[in-house]
Amino acid sequence: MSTMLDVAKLAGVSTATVSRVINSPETVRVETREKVARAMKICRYKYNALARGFVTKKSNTIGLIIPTINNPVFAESTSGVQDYADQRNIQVILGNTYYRYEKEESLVQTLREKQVDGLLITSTNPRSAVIKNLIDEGFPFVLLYSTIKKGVLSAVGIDNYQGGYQATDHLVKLGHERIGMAAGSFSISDRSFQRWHGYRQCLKDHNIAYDRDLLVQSDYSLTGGRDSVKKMLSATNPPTAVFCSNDYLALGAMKGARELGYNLPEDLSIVGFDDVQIASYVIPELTTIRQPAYEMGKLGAELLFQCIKKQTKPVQLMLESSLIVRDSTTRAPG
Amino acid sequence: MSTMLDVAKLAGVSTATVSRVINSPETVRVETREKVARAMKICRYKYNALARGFVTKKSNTIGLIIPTINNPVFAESTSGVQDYADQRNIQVILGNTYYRYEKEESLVQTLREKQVDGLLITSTNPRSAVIKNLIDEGFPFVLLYSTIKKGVLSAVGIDNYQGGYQATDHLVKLGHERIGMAAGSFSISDRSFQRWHGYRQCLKDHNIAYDRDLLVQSDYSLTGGRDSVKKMLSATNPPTAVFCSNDYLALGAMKGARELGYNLPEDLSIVGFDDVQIASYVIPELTTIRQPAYEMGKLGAELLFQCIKKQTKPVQLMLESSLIVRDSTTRAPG
DNA sequence: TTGTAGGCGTTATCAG
DNA sequence: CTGATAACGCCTACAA
Repeated sequence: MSTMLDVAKLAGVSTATVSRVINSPETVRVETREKVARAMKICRYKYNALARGFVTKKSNTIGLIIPTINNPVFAESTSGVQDYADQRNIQVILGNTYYRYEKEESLVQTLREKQVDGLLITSTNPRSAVIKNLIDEGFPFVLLYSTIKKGVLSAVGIDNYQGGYQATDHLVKLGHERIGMAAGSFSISDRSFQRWHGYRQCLKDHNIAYDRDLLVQSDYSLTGGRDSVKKMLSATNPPTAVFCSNDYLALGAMKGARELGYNLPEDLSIVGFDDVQIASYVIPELTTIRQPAYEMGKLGAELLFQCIKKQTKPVQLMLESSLIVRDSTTRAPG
Repeated sequence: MSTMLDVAKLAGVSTATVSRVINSPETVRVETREKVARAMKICRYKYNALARGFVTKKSNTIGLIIPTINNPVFAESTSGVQDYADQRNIQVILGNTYYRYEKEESLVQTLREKQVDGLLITSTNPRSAVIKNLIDEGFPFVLLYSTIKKGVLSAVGIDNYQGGYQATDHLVKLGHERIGMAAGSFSISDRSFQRWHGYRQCLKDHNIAYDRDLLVQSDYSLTGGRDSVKKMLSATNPPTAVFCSNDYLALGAMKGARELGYNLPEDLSIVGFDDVQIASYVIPELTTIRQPAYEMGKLGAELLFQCIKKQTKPVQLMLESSLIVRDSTTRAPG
């Protein structure tokens, strides 16, 4: 593998000049520029971005930490950050935590050792030690799908409480009074916890007694949704509607209900959260709370670059979420 | 940010020793080891993996190039890759080509400049210049979702021709004679092309005339599938069944058919390709050709590491694909 | 078991 | 506009 030195020798110039034709061609005479270009061709010269990063202390790489790329909503935000990074010629290293805190911890460390310029994190817990530590050390990062509304860190998210409230309110207005919630475990997702708060408050505001048996927590998976709903439905006095804390769970819930012989939506109304692409491709089309995942990724990335350049104070961006009414919810039976 | 030198000074040892406690602790006396550990704590020392990569010429990073992370099948193989890489303490940089060749080209270049140790590529065209070039220069890489069966490169894939044949055969056996194909554009996917070959051969083997109007190519998207099927269905003499070259298209096709008032599966049988997770969560559950995406990613990564260590000759691994019959296909009407 | 010293490929500073 | 040259942080013979 040839280096700048090889090119320089061959072109009869110094390495400094070669470096210049690469980084600021306009500062070198056209003639020499071409001479160097020719030499590079001959040497089959390949630029070494690692060496560059080593001296400039900028790797032009950012780390993206998410729970799992298999949830389409994270795939969407991921492409948002990739697209933004791409247009700035930045690469992104992707890491899955699978909702495990230790993994989040180790990923942060590894990525920092790799000298990423910044971190985009969808954290299981925004108040954890990893995050605190990042703040203390002034390392550039921004939280995605954040539940944080103020403080000394940058984040972008939506109002999860409100989303939960909206979803539940929709169900209440349809006449439902037994409303279950299939939630992602609160221990692995603060978002889920916030949504539950909204759900609960809405129930309260409508004088509907809260029944703790109607809350089932599970891991955030299709099977988790299926099992949760089955559990609820097999209890005495089952719900007529269920709010799922994401679409992924909701899709699973649909399957679970059907396996128990329920007709959808007549026998059970279901509302999800996220509005992933396929939500409107299933039958019945899923009523859900839309959150702008792609934009969140894009915006988060943009914010991160501002952090890296230290040209911004900490801000918490709250994006709009909205209820999308489709066919999976209907009036309460009877 | 403190360096090894700071630590060394503080501990009263040389940088070599510090380096040793990091990379081969067993070669240094317990006492000094602890002394160094303490010093690292005090300095809040952070290891610089970039500098290390610079000297060892190993970045412990690989590049993963896929069409788009938004297709769940690629998300699955991606997590296969990540999981394997993770257990070897390797990071993966992810890049989307969006099925564009130029993007594939530029990604390969950028990632090589970043000194990735190897590349995992889901190529739009395995016979293109980028790939040839990689071979010529002996750069370690392996193709994922490969259609290549022999040659001087490593790859893992399935027999797409056979998959296409199987899918079509299933439809024929159900009595269908007007069988359409909603394909991903051949220009962006050799896989789609192979599947079409299988489809066509199967038709031929059963003496069913090939009707070119029944082939509709589109980009690989939900809307692509929807539009394709609508186009077919609105023609004179529409098909009674359609083979979609992936599940993503199939999901879109379901929606398209319904929008035209078709009942599924009575009025139209649909078979997909991939068997993504949600395929069995939609109604009717999707009949499809299963390909082991997660395993493919994992295996591809494993193969890549062997390539990197140069402890393997080029091999093309062909994984099993199989027809999964579910509810989206039924006997031809009439 | 530990230290010395050279080198990895590039950029940046300062002259010229 | 171009050239010398000193970093950058770490690894690795080689020596002690």
